[in-house]
Amino acid sequence: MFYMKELPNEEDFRPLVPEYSSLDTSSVMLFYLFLQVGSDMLTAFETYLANHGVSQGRFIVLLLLLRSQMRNNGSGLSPSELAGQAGVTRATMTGLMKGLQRDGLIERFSHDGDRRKVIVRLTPKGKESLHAIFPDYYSRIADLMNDLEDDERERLSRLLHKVKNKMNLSKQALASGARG
Amino acid sequence: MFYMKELPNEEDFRPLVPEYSSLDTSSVMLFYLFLQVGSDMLTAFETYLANHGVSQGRFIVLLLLLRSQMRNNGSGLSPSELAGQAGVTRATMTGLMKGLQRDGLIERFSHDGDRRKVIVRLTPKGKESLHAIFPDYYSRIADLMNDLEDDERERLSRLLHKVKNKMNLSKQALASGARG
DNA sequence: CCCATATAATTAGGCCCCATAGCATTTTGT
DNA sequence: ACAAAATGCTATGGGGCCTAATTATATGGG
Repeated sequence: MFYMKELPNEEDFRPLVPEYSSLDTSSVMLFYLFLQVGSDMLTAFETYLANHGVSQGRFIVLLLLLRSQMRNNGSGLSPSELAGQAGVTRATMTGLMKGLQRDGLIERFSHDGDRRKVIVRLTPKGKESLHAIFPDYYSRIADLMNDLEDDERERLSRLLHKVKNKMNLSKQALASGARG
Repeated sequence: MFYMKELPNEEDFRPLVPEYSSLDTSSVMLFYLFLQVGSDMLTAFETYLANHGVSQGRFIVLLLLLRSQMRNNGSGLSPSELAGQAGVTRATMTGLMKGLQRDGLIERFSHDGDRRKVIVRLTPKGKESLHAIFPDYYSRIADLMNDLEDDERERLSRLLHKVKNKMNLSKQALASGARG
């Protein structure tokens, strides 16, 4: 998690500006501000979820399962699909599921047609967990965004999409670079 | 790290809306979009830093030390201060410093007046590490924000501050709640 | 001066998330 | 039939983070 309680200010960058031609102070300050707000949000909700007995990672798995269930009537998802949708490796997903199954929130069934495959589904307890979390969870999110008028939300959303697109374009460039 | 490759769309929320009075679809979608962009950014830069041999956590420690050094002429910081500024416990900071010292990026000296205290400083190698990272690092950030005009940056910054303030206000409310 | 208390740093032990590599099983495509 | 691909899993290890306990030192009141 990114954290730096006191973000650098313009003065902190001033001595660096002559040294680094690539340094655009306003970009960096915006970047840091963004990361800080995002981290704070993430941390706050992580803590909140932890109080309900689930981690962010597990919560996302539960959300994905619920969504799949609502979209196509409880057919369930395979670990492989879950890993893909959650952006983690299959091995990581195995670990997440292990915990979720131990806690009785998901079940694993073997696929009829393909014996390599496993089908993962929410248990009633898993569903209840989510429904226990949701009311308060949604209310906190609504509260957080409450200060933003409709047009501000619109604008923020557009700006976020702009950054997102930019990042998708230069994703490989971003992550690579530097001698490994 | 938050991750959900395909964010929920309006339709995914539709069946939930009648069930949860607190659910404000536009808030939640904005919230998720924000977290996704933030996570992607964080992950990309984490990968980038990893290619340079430092983790996010360590990088922040190095930044804090550099800043302190530039602000008041190399007096250094104590582990306690570092932990406070980085938002982690002292124990966690000890672990981070252990790695940094092993790699020769920082040094620990004992405080003259108070023998409980330790003073942490960047080594020349630590400083070099940062200076090796900076040019490319700043250039990537500048590139990322390049699509945003000056007025867009202004607006984004204002919106981010708005969310940040809101969060600071309701921080305790946010993180708490739920039977622990 | 002495002791209780506070503070600083560390260690020990543990949890979660995550990755890579390797493996067994099963399917698929030629 | 057989090589290649896919699936899920285990083993191993790293990073980050925490709490609790330990050690050393400082401080302030009695």
